[in-house]
Amino acid sequence: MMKSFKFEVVAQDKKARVGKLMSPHGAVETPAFLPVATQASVKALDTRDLHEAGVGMILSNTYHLYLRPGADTIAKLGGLHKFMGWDGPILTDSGGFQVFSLGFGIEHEVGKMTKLFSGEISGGLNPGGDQGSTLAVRTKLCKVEEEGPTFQSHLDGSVHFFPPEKSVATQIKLGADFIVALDECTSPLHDYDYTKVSMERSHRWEMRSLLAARDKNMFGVIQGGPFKDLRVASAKFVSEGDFFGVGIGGALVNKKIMREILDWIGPHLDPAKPRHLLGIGAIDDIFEAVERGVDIFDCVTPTRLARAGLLLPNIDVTKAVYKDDPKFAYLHHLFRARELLAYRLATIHNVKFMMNLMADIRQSIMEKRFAKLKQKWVK
RNA sequence: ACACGGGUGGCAGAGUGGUCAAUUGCAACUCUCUGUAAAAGAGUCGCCCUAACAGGCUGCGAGGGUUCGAACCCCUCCCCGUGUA
Repeated sequence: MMKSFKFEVVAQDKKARVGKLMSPHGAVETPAFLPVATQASVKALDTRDLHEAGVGMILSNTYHLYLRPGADTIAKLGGLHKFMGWDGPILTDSGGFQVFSLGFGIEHEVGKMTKLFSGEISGGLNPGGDQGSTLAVRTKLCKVEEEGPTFQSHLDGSVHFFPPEKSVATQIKLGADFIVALDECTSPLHDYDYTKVSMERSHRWEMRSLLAARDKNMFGVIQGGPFKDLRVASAKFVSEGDFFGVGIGGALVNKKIMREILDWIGPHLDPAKPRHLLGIGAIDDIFEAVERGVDIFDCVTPTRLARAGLLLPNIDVTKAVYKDDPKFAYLHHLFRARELLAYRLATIHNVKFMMNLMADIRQSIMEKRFAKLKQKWVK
């Protein structure tokens, strides 16, 4: 059978590279940014909006779609592409991030990035008085065991054992072009010992994921938190494993450590494999990562910020100064009035901004002037 | 003119003798968001002072009174709404 999944590097400017990622649903040029469509929807946009914004590929979520509407339902309806009317490539995340965000993340109210230094964490996990969060139930909805994670649905409380084999089977049912091995995303608050135990377990889960998927279109995920020896070990594991691509996940802690991690793992990555920095999408982070050889990004930030009225690169349209600004007055009004159109327009803007940015980045690499472009955007 | 009802912080609107510098909503302002439980969350919001706590000052239409103590009770005045002439 012909291999329709392929990645090739077509140009390089130092470590930064331009590549082509091919799938049965078309090719995508890298460095690429994937808008996140967790529940088979890039929030506020339809697929026509995505096309018009220049989106090539999107990321969707296995766990969320498994819970609702259910992978069988989507499979019966012809798969995720048909279901949501998207004909471009789709990458599904495994649910590994939810192992963290619905587990440890809920319990400690942290994300994979944090402003805390490891020495400060003991003082309390909720600095700044964050009592009133209605989202956080404060009971973790996921527990981790060797065989796999067990989730308690945030929708109806039902319990779901979600081992690697189930994640993979679900992703196959969804019909994703690229899939991700199940891992556990660790927290910046985890210490070396836990991070090591978790990483090794993730490696076992990833091997099982690989076995469950016969195709090679799977991304393994590098874990290891902020610890150099772990990151290097994990990089070798994933890069040498029989994965189609390399995912870089887990606790990146902060921008500086993220850069260090990329520097640590860089030499151990197979240059022929695409590298996806999971969940990263701030403009400066993208430049830093592309400079270190990352090819693919996904992040909720552009779409989430848009819904809060923040237009990339840096405008908060909800601020009163834009009330009479001919350029922003309408959007300002839509946000103030809570008109639904506000979310769509702002999201289109941010997604389009990201697409343009990535195109500029690719162009600059082709023309060997990436460093110069970076200078324009970073600091 | 008379009779009711009412005048509270930028606006709306609670409070009706002490726990009130005053509930709440809106507006305003600040911060946060990185593999989405997010059309989200946190905070400030009379003035002075403090990093903060504390403290001081002014304050519920105006003026006066009762009281240990008044946004709240009484009197006079001003203004607004409704009704009757």
